[in-house]
Amino acid sequence: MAIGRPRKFDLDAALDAAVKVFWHKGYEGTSLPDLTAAMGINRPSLYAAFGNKETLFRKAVDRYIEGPASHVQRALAAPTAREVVQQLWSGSIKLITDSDGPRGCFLVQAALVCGSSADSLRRDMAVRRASLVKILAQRFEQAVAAGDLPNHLVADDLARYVVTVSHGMAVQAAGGATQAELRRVAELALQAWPA
Amino acid sequence: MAIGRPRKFDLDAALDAAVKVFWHKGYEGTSLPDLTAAMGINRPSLYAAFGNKETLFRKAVDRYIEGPASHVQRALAAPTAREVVQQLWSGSIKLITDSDGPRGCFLVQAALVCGSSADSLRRDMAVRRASLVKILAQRFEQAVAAGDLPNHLVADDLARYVVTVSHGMAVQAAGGATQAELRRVAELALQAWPA
DNA sequence: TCCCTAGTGTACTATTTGGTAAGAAATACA
DNA sequence: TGTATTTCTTACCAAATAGTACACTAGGGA
Repeated sequence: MAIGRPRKFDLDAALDAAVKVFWHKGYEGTSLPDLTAAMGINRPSLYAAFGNKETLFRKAVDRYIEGPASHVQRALAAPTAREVVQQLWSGSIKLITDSDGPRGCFLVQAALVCGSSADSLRRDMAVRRASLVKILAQRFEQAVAAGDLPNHLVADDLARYVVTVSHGMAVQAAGGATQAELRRVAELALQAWPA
Repeated sequence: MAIGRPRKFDLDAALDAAVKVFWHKGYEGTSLPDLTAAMGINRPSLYAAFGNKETLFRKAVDRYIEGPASHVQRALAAPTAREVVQQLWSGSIKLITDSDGPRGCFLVQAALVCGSSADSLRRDMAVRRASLVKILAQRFEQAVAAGDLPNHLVADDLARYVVTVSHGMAVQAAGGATQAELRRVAELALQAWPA
């Protein structure tokens, strides 16, 4: 088994705590005391377990995607493209307005802009956001092939629209928009759905 | 006239430079050396002319709204609600993808989240974003009264939808989306327009 | 029982942060 | 020319930042 003094804290629980802090305050707005306080560990333990602030952030991103934001993957499995989007939006709305977690979307707000020293992180987040567009576009192409969406439709454009609404709602949520308000936005946004 | 040693730099030009830095790196990502370098002045001059980092940021916000983002006010004057939105979106797309300025929207990205010390700034930005929803809703109510929009329509909801798309596009732009891509998004988003 | 290993806790470091004191310099006015 | 007033420049400060050295401690294996 494990040799040496056993770790006194739970890795996943600590990472979850870090996710929440970064999500709430952003990468640059989060200090190490913020992190250690929330994670319930001291600095050297943090460095031993997670590397440094940047690598901890990267692990937090992964955990966010696999945990709180896992509804995205589930939504992709919906039978029709329209249902994919409905599930994506309703899941996102729940996530970004949930009183258990910080308001807004981690991927949108944790490093949307930053000083030069964190620029690679910023680009990384942009790539991750862009990958949602890609994956949705693929799903829509499938749907076109299946006759579920009209032939003339450009999957890329529709995907970008869907993600744009999603991220726009995240900004709204970060600013205090309510779940009901966002549901009405989503309802309206769905009016643009191709016939 | 002015008594004492004359100021060696132009206030407005310096403020414009500060706007760009905050817009590009965000409030917390911007350091005083970043500012003084971009503004071409040294620190005490900055403090004498603009107060401190926070008040400089607030002045930068005002200047952004009156300058680069002045298309919003102009759009409101369009004859129909639909044209208001078209002008708003096309103007925003130009602004947030313009190669002259930083990508994205100052109001969205400069202080979307932050550490506790800048929280009042964060709230302020949220209020400013929300005021766009309000002002658009008023414009749409006018439009309903004028028969330009259907009676059953909830102006608040439509306004929030329009702003959501706008801010979503800003996030896209910050991540590198092109002007052409965003124009197609706007076109799609307009399909949701009430008949 | 006694090491060996890994984790914890305290205290430290170098650097960067926002902010300022104090004197030199440039102009208007008497 | 001299003085009052404002700005500029250099140098500094205290606090906060991310990151680490080192001694101590808790458990597993022989």
